[in-house]
Amino acid sequence: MARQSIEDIRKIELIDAALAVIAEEGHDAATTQKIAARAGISAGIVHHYFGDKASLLQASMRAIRKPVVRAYVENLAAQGLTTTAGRPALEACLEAHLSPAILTVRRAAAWLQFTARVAYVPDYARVHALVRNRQIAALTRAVRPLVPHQGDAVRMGIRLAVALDGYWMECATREGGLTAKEARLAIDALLSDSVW
Amino acid sequence: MARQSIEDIRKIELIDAALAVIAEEGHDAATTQKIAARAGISAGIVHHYFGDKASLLQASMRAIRKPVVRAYVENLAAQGLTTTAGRPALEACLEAHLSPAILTVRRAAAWLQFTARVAYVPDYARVHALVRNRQIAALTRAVRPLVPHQGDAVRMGIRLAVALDGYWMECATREGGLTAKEARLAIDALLSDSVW
DNA sequence: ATTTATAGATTGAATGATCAATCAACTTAT
DNA sequence: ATAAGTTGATTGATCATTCAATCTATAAAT
Repeated sequence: MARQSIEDIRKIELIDAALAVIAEEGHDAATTQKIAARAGISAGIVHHYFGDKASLLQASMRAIRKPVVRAYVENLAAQGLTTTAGRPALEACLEAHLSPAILTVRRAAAWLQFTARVAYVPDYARVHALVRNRQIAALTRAVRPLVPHQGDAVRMGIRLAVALDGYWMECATREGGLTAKEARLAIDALLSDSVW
Repeated sequence: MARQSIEDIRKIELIDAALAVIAEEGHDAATTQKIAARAGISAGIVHHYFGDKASLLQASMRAIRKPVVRAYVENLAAQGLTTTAGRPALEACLEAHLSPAILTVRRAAAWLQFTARVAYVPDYARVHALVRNRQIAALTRAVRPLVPHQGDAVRMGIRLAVALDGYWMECATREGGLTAKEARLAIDALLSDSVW
């Protein structure tokens, strides 16, 4: 790992601070002043490294999903999987979205702040579309060998993605209202083959 | 129906305008100026009838769910139901949440704007908690005769509520991405008894 | 080793824009 | 004539962004 430049360090500090403020006080309350103060630096730094506030926020949105993708890859590796199709890969993907280490209130709350603005902020729409397409693709790929008809795979991929979204949102809105176990049970119900 | 006073008329006009602006441009962009202009009246009216902007917005949030409750009641009546327990009542409730007449992009988008702020705006949290509790209660009541164990009813009620939320959010975020039919299929999968 | 030069990093005050809320004046209806 | 309804300019607060000034670190030169 190459040594981090000051610029890289500051950017990461600002992104972390932005996500903390957004999760705790909401996107509306996340002023550059508050974010910079949270990072322990001056407000001017935001514009020195990111140009404007919007760039910092977009980078922050992107940062939220990195741990999910990383967990998916790690879960695959931990099971020694070389394929992303089939039930074990599906497990790896679901676990990457729902395990308590990943699905924290802070992460879910911050993600909800961004997704709620997708229809109005093109920057956010781009990130969201990218994330959504990859997520549905991964779920569809995993599910394909498990469904009797080809066309069902995409449908089930989308269905799972919507369910995962619902649980992320629930996690952001009602602290401690739902356990990861319950979420897994509900999703297993979706996968029940009695409906095909 | 008693004749509406000017006050009632203006309040409704302002609520409609607020929901239109919020759905089209987002909660952040919904200034009193824009809302009043949309309603075709002066900005000062907002404070004359609602006191402040926050009251108008809270009233608008409450207004979103009224058609859902009304549809539920109407659906029950249309089937001549006198009980809110059992499969037909469950149908009535699900249909009230997912029929194209109710689940419009505009309604879903506006609702998402408010729910995303529930953790930060106590006014919104109160409305949300009320709606959520009644929704889960209705679903639980309907589902109770259908599940083998008592404890499963509440769990399934919550599960259905989360799924409905997921589809409302999907409707707000991806225009035309999902049909009401698909949503119903996914929810029926949740109800499959193979998982109990 | 010390000094100097230079680029990068950082600060915080100033600017201009936006917005909610107020209110005095004006209009309409009864 | 009285009350209710309505307007829009004004006020004060908040915020993103800019920028001139200051500080720090590194490397070249003496």
